[in-house]
Amino acid sequence: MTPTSRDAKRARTAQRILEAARQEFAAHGFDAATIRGIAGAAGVDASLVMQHYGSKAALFTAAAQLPGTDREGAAEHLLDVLTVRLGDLPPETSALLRSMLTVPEAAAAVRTHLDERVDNLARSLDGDDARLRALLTVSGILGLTLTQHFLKLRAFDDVPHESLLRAAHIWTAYLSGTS
Amino acid sequence: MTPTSRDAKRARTAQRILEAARQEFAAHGFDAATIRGIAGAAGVDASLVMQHYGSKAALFTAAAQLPGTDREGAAEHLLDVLTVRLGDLPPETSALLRSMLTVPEAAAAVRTHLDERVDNLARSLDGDDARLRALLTVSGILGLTLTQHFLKLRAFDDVPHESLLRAAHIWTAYLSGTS
DNA sequence: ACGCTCACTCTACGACCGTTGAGCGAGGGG
DNA sequence: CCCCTCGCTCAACGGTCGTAGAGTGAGCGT
Repeated sequence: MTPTSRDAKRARTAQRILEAARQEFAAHGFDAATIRGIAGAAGVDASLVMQHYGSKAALFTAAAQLPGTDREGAAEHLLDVLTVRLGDLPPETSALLRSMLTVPEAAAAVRTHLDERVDNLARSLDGDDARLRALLTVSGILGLTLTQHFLKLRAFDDVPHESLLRAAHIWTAYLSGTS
Repeated sequence: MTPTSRDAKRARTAQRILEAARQEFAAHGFDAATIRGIAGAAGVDASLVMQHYGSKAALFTAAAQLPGTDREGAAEHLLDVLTVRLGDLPPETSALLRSMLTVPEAAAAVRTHLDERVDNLARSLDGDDARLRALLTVSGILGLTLTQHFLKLRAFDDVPHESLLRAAHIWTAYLSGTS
């Protein structure tokens, strides 16, 4: 092995475990995913996972996270999010979203994230119903994400991505206009 | 006891179990809900639940279901759904929705239901992008349902129900107009 | 070259799960 | 009035989970 120290090897193992955890949590959710399964996918023993991360909950916290909310450029950022989401979801996002209906801490994390998103978006809009339109937009994006990546509605097979993007533009136009 | 036969008593117990199952499945999801917990809430022993419904999966199938899709009146029906959803969700709906991200059969049931809804709505609309608008609408309603009843976004405290209803009207206007 | 550190594995514990079969006791049919 | 049906409970099994602690072997410092 290259002259890397033992610490580096341990750190690389920790990274492999974390990656396996993301995949398992993303695929099965927090409850259904098992420490043994994660350890097996990472090619190590189950108790090593505990020595690295302390508990299953702590491992989940380290593995599942939402993409950081950019501070500004709300309206255009929505387009980016929607555009990006047309591809695959990163496993750490998938892991958190998949558990948000069954694990209270995951629900709290998503709730906090979306609350912040609504606030940021509403702040960059005009009109007294800005908050309402921001709420409609954020929950709409969540709905699209879930119906596409988790429920896999048939309609996504028929509708080309280009049409979805065009719809997103129309949406932002509705967003910017006063009610 | 009134001169009801033993069969009637058994049927009433089955109903109590089913109701308790709906509550538990709605509150915790399929995996986290336990037969013992359901039996306890119904005031009976756990094995009686098995004698009545055969298995946990069968009990879930009997307890969790989506409201039937009305055959016609798609656009106005959406308004009704949204209006109704401003109140509480029935436990059988909550049970299915809460497990749709972690239990494959629940996901399949919701997927089939929403596919059908998209088809019905698209059929009652004009324009070649009718299917796209139907998809946007159905996933938007799902997003609103989840953000309100499961994630409980803060924005729902600030936005009065009346404003949400008005937004729903605007939405249907967008729905009916060609892109 | 030796010994010690430490990343990693092995084994096991206690809890809880879904599920099963035997037993019990009330209450209606003959 | 007796007996038998049957709704219900009790006790237990096999399995899987998260987690803990002892043991082991390879590799670095001296």
